[in-house]
Amino acid sequence: MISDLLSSLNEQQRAAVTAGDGPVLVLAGPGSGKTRVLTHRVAWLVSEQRIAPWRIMAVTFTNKAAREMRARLEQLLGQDLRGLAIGTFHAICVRILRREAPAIGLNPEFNIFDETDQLAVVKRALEDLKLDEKRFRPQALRSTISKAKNEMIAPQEYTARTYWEEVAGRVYSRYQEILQANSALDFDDLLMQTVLLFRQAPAVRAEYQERYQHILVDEFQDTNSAQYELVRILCGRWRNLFVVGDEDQSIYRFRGADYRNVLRFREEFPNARVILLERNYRSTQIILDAANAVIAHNLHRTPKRLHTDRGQGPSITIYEAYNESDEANYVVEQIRRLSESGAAPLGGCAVMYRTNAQSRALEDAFVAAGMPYRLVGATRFYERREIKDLLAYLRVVHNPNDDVSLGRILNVPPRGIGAQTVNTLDAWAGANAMSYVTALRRLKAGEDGPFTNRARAPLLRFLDLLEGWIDASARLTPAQLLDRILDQSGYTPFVRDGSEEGEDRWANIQELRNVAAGYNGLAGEEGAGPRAALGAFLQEVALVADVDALSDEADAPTLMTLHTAKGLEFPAVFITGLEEGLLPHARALDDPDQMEEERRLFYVGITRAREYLFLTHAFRRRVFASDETAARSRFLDDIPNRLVQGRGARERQEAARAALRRETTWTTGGTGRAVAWAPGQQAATASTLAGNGQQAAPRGSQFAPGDRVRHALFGDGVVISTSLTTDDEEVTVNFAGRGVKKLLASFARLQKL
DNA sequence: AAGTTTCTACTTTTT
DNA sequence: GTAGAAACTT
Repeated sequence: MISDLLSSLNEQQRAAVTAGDGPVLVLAGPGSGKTRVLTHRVAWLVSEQRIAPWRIMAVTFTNKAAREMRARLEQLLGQDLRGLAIGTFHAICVRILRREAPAIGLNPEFNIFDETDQLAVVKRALEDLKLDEKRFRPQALRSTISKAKNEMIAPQEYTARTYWEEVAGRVYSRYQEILQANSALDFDDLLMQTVLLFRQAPAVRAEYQERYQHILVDEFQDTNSAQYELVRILCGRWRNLFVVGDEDQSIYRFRGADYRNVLRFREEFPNARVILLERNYRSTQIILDAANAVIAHNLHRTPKRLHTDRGQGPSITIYEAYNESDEANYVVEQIRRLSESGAAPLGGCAVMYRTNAQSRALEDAFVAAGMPYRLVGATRFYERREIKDLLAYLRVVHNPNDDVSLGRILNVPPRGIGAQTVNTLDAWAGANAMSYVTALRRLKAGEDGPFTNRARAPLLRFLDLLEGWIDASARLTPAQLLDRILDQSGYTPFVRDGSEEGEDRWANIQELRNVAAGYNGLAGEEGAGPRAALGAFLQEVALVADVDALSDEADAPTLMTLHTAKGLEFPAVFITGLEEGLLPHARALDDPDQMEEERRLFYVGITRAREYLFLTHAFRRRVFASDETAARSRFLDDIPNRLVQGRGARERQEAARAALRRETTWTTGGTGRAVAWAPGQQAATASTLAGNGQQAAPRGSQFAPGDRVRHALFGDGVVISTSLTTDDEEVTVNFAGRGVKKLLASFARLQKL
């Protein structure tokens, strides 16, 4: 059966899948089937090499990818893959740390702190050290600390070269102490502490090294130092490290990723087998040519040439909008045309942008047009206030030492524990080196503490509630526990205040409850019982990515950032906001390295497209309150004219002339508002504004009423009527059994019979 | 202590 | 133009 599977692979893919023992580096261009290679490699190891699933570790970039790989493997092998370690670096590390926590003096029921929690800890550290938040911005400190951890630099190893860094070092130390006192780890700790565990506990290290006979890592170009170190240690016994990556798709430098880990791998494993996958199965030649032309500008890369035998395909469309709402309307309009012409289903269209803030104008346009859409990211579900509040309740129950979570909910909903009381509690707990909950318990045991009589009662009432929940957590499932908390804390009436927004928040809470209901602690290999279920639920929730929740079912266009688009593919892709300052982002303009990363980001976006690629930019754009004009992105100039609709010299001349003729009466297509447009301004791009977005020069009619035509999706039909628009031909066709459809000649690719 | 109004920083990207 | 913090009132 496995030979059948191998027969579906090309030569390079098969070489990678069946590579023998030892280190292997697969350099895989976009769309070259690297996920397939990874999956088949595991399948091959299990079925042909007789490697037990539990001796294999596969690291993916998202939880979704992990789920899909496991499902695919079970399908391929038809066998139980229990024990096979598949997951993100973070998820795998959590599992290891929960099990081995005692070896490094860690509470196994540690909580995981997200960015908001980290910020709260930084602020407390600043307060403890009597430092000014204005001079030492918590956000900047947080990112400095994170960067240090990604590079495996402990607080005591942190060396400062400036005064600011000297302060940052002290904040880092205090920050780490606070985490420890809270029995909490932040995202970066998950990686760093696992490496430290392996460094400090040789017996534990040896056990894991012995167990994992094969280690596979996807998206290797986006690993950071800590992750690199982790796999380097883990493969120490067997040296069977199989990594797949593409330096051109490295887009996570800001979180410590370094594509040079690919080079480092080649140096440290000089005997590694290197396999190149250059054949692309996804995109048309035109799209690949554009991608190649864009990425060729980057200096720090190994040149490679993607190729396909999928044919030329339709030209790329570049559209200059007047402003962001015109851009959004254009996108919606084009998606409608694509779907009505049968060129791409709604669900096959994706709209991508550099920053989440750009989604708003797009959403407005989709709503106004009555077109459904799926939004990935933006205000993330788990960052909503009501969700964070309730998770804080659960986290305190899971780990009562978590002062950050406790502080969050102490007076939410308001229960008479005001700022003054919280300050007093904090000072008292701090002075005695105890957690808040310990302080409250001492209060209950009869100690007076520094509190006024009036403050004591609400504190004790709160502690009673909390103790009740901790007690209940031994018996109730996470969902039942959540219900009890909602009921007893008064949170339900607190959110459901009668406002529409309140009902939205309540709906979010119901959604959270649904997720919690998936964790009942019954079977599960990871240890049964309600407490374990609570831990599993909180861990899952802490590590989810937005794409993880992206379902493939709904037939609606997807809106997302270029970053979240990595690893996905769509028949039709729109990349919006191609403007200097946005893509490339303003923060990259004066840094060549960051500029290269922006270019890679654009490259990733382009290569998501299978067939249709639309690149848009706006002449004006609202950035926070003010309206600013934006120059078209330099990246657009990298795309050869021959790949772009209507960007040949002749067409440009003609279109410019057409635009000039139209100048006096011209209004924007999208906004409906009349727009003053200086003659001659942006003459070269004015062509894109003429007509409703298509920019090819007018041609003659290709079809006439009565023509019999064939369409890939709708079958055979007869042309009823045809009309020329400024840039295209709209053909109305009656299809046998499918009814009358309006199609655009340029998209529908009708075949005359 | 809680509710209301005013101010301010905010936009890179995310496990 | 908005969300969260700070300032101010009840």
